[in-house]
Amino acid sequence: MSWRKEQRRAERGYHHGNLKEALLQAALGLIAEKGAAGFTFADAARMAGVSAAAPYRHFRDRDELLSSIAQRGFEQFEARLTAAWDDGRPDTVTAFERVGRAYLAFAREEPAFYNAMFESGLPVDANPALQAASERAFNIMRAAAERLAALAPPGTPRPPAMMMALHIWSMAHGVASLFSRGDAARRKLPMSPDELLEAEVLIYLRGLGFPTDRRPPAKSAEPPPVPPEASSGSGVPPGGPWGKPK
Amino acid sequence: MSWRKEQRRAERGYHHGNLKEALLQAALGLIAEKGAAGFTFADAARMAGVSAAAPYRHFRDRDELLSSIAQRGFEQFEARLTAAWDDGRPDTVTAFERVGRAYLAFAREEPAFYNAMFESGLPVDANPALQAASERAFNIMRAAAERLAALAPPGTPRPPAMMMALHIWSMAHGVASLFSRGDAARRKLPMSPDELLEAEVLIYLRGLGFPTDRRPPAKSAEPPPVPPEASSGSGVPPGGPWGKPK
DNA sequence: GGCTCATGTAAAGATCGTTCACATGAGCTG
DNA sequence: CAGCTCATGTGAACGATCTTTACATGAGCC
Repeated sequence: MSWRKEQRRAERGYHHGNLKEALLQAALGLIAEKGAAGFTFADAARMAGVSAAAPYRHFRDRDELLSSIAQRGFEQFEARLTAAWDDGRPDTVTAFERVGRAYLAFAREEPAFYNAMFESGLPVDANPALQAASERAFNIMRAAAERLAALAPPGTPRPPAMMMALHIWSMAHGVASLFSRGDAARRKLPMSPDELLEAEVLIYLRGLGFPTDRRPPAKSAEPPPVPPEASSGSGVPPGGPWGKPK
Repeated sequence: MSWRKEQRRAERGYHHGNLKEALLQAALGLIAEKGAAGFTFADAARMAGVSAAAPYRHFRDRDELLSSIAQRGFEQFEARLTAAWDDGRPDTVTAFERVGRAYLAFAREEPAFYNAMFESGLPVDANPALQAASERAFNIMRAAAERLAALAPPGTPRPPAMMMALHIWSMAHGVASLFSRGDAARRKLPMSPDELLEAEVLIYLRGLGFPTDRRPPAKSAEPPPVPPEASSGSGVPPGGPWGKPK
């Protein structure tokens, strides 16, 4: 029992040297395994090889550790959304859908972060830095929606960009939360969460009057840098977005 | 300290008489206050005026109590969705939107149930009865989507009802989870969650080609029982669903 | 060498989930 | 009505966790 801790200590000396970072990593792993609710402060300490009291030198309490993780999550989230948006290249609609897929990919690939960010029950306004990070991430979607709204087909009222951003966010979060998580709420779906979200967004955009009649994953020759947007009318495209997406 | 418990006991005798129900109610209140994660078995027992061990006579463990609450929640949820759907009266689209509003209303008015059902992290397949209740509730939305899909305007491919139901569910859950809960994740919104969801669903339905150009709350003279559905083409209606909804 | 202060430890109190032996009394049986 | 039975509740106890407090260690600096 005890030799274990002694050995650990022998390996690294009395001072850990990088405990804060080690705790964050340990907590991340634990959350990924057992969810934000099941993660314990003591476990993180044990995993880092220090006593249960050591974490208190770096975090006021368990919630502050969680909040730190959520903040990091929002930062990575923002980075991924920014990359996916790629400033609207090659065309706004394509980039917009890529943002949606990036949202889902993040939820799937970083379940620990996503859990801490959206499902841990910690109040967003607990930490000002957390709130700021969250807002920065949302602003990516907001900016994308802004660009998209500016392209509204002539003759139709221009949809508020803020509303569009909130709609897309709610779709992505809904799909991620209900269908795209590890073990919970896994129902038998007729299609993958990605396909589900993609179809949902496409139908939504069509409802706003945007032309969305693109070929499947559009991996073929991309249209020239000058986007061919605001072109076709608002007629219903021949094929639906759901018709055997793969 | 002790006289308090003695008095409690004097009031109700050694046997509580209705402890199971009392525990469920107590837990419901605690979850509403502090979330499913913050609720403790011991607290529920204390609130019911019994010892910490008493609950084990009625629930195998804390998770089973939570699961019981979730199951009840799904049953009430199903009842409300059924009432809102009202078998598609007076017309399918109107009834469909009413279901969406009922979803949000449930999330808002029964945060404890909603929390236990969707945000407590308990596996859906933990309890067969729970899973069944959950599926019955979803089947309401599925049936509604089925009816709606059958009305797809001629000339357009008929959308899969299952997919529509999943889309609507994800929208409602996304809006409820992100914007419509008590203290968490409350951002400054340009419109109420209800309006947000209503607009979202309307745009989505329009994207599917359904005519959605109805007057505001449509409380005026309803069209005759024979719904005028599958009438207008898929042209974009003059007003958007977001234009000053109230 | 010696001081200081951030960092880590051990011990302790409080709460919680859970189990166990035991107490109580409601309802059936005769 | 006496007595038995069994569901229901109690109190004590165990181990785990969160958190605080007093103390130990040693890295960096004079």
